[in-house]
Amino acid sequence: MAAHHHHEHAGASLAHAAETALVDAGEQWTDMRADIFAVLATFEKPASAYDIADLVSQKRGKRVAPNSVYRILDLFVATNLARRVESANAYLANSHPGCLHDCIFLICDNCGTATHIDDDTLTSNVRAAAERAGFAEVRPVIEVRGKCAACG
Amino acid sequence: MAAHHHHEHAGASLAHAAETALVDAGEQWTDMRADIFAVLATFEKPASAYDIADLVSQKRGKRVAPNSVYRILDLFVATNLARRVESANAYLANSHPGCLHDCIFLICDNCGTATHIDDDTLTSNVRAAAERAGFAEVRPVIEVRGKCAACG
DNA sequence: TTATGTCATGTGATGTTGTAACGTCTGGCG
DNA sequence: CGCCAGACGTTACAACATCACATGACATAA
Repeated sequence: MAAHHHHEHAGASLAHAAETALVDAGEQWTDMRADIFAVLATFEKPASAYDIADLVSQKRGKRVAPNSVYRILDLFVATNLARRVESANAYLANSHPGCLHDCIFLICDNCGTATHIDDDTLTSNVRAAAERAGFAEVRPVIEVRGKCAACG
Repeated sequence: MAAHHHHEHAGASLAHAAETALVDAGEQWTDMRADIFAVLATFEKPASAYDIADLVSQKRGKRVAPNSVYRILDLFVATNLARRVESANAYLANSHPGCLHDCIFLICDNCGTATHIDDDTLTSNVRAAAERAGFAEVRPVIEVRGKCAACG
């Protein structure tokens, strides 16, 4: 297994790392984006755009529409600040923005919490298999549904 | 790579294999189920429940509600006659029902067509990684988005 | 200072995907 | 026949996602 060093950020440190990554990508770190990232980062479970819209609305005392949230989530996904969990139609903050990986998500069918694994050997094997089949610009989606240790 | 023999069924042969598999699972092979399977099997791309509902409605000359289609698709997925493609919110017929696998789907972002790979070594590594993390009853979801050879 | 461009966000409508709740039909069986 | 169970129908609704266009905020050029 490839040895690989991350900072697993949390809290203010994570927000700061996100800001840095976004600015490095040539995008602005606005209040709205900061609020959405902050809300997203509080979730243990993948959060839907509507969940986020509700919480950000509360926080701001003003309705924030889901489509505004989607716009920003799309930006976050494109710049690797967040990930979309396809099997949950929902999003997770990336705990190490700026660090490019194919993540493997484990999502508990019972409690909904998600953890993630980085296993570059495994993911590069998946990439290689897809490329052997003639695919290019591949973007692996590797998720595992199941029952987590706590719900066992 | 594990050598492994399938019949890759098609057409009537596939429908027959599906019928056999469903009956073996203790379920009935009804007209509605046959129609839905037939329609699903004509698709190259993952088909949404609504796509299927439309086509089955035409075929029968009578509206079939998405609701009914979902029920049957869920049954098909449970009995391995079909697979859900999470990243497309859609379904594919399993071309070798009765044969249990963790499939890897390759879906072209451009033309939407899906192909599938069986690589038991790879999928069992994914399972193993999830189990090391304390997960049980795991169900891997391994899909790769990208650009297929034809669209290259 | 006004005009103009650009980017972020707001707003309302609409489209797509997925479920819940409950009713009806049919076939098997006492 | 009367009853039950499983398959399917029907209505309504919930959850997820996008489109089209308007507005606001800020920067720079005229």
